[in-house]
Amino acid sequence: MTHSEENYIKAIFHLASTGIEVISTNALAEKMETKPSSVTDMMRRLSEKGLVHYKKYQGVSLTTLGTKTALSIIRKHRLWEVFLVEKLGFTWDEVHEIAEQLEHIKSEKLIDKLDELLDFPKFDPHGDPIPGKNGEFMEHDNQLLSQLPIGSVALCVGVKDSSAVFLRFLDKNSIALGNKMKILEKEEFDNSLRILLDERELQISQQIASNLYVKKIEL
Amino acid sequence: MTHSEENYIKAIFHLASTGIEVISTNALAEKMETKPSSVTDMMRRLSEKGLVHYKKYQGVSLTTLGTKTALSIIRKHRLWEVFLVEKLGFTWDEVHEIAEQLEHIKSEKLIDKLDELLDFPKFDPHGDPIPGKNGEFMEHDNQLLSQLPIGSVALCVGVKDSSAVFLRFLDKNSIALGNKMKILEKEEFDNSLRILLDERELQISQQIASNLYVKKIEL
DNA sequence: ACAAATTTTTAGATTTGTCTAAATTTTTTA
DNA sequence: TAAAAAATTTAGACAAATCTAAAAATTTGT
Repeated sequence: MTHSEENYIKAIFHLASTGIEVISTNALAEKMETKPSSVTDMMRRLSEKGLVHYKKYQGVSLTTLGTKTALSIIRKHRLWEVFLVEKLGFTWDEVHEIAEQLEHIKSEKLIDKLDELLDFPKFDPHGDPIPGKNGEFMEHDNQLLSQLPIGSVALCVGVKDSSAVFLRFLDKNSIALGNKMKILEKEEFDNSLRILLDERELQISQQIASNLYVKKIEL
Repeated sequence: MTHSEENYIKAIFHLASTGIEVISTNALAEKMETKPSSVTDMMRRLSEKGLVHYKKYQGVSLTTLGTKTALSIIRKHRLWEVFLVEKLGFTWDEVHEIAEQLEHIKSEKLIDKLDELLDFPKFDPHGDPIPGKNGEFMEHDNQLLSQLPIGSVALCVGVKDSSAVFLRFLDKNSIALGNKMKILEKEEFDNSLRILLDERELQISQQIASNLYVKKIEL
């Protein structure tokens, strides 16, 4: 498989995991920042290789093989991200671009050994689950901070948007994975939240709250 | 730079460091396992980018920029090899192929941090020197085992041939970097050597002896 | 339901890196 | 030193991945 093919497979997987199960040519073109005609060409190629189900004008979806392939790439990506943060001291907003390159390195053994070096992590630095060696994959079953009722107490366990801009915003406001937060008040006007973050009181916009995954703590 | 361009630059550097300073199209084609016509095309491209000196029918050599580029790629290759052996437990005969992929990862910061993680190693697992961040490079000033006079005592510091076959042969005979060896006798017939390796007496063919770098110990 | 709008595909071109076969230049050698 | 041999380059083709522009299919709206 070429890098480009792997990137398409990954993109289809990510689109599919947002709910849509049949992905349109245009949606994929936008995700890949390319033209629809290029997508059509690539879908023909991936279809011939048995990685996607594709019928002209009918959209595309991953085959079993395609899904397995996608999970393997995502596993590599996320393990490398853990490595970059845990072993090399990168910050969580720096690792994505480098992992985009490292995920294409071909060596089963390399990934197994990396997994071992990192002590078999289950989540990447953004809180996203790392698929297992044999394709086991836990979806985020977490709620978004914006969905919690007032008074709830929860742990921050992941980010939905893992763009560098958002991550640096969180750093600036000392919001990190593992923080405990309590919803104090929800502003009716703009749905912003007043929360207690560890010891600190904080005002958080709806935008922010709907990009933070949390795990409710029962009291 | 593309992977392919980087591989050509590296190949030219390696050919140049065997003594030849102007490399022929055919020599490069053989090294790259490709056709001379492909080499000609690539030389035109690399020449336009200012990486090589190239005049039709006159052979090719690296520019200052080309040499700097080659050293940077070799630095990455060798640091990754150290990582694979030291941190992931690979054997020295397994690392070359994986490092061939990893050397193309683009991130200055990644390599600096890797260098630091590995505690700024000066040699790779085969005893080859690792170029410095700013292009400082020490050539092997070592002698080959085959060049030592009878009676000399030396440390094994590197391998000239780092093919997996040769490395596994060394493993099988418990010859490793750091071993102390004393030349006991040279067989006139086939130039094979009888050596004392640590405690053990060993017969070594000329082929083997001319692929082991040693550093003489003054007594 | 049928014309208009949108989406998708096809056709043809471009770039990179490769190939084969033919032409050209350089080197060898008789 | 001129013909033969070897090395190198050019020309033309191909595959991968992309693009633009045009054609075709599907969806939408009245």
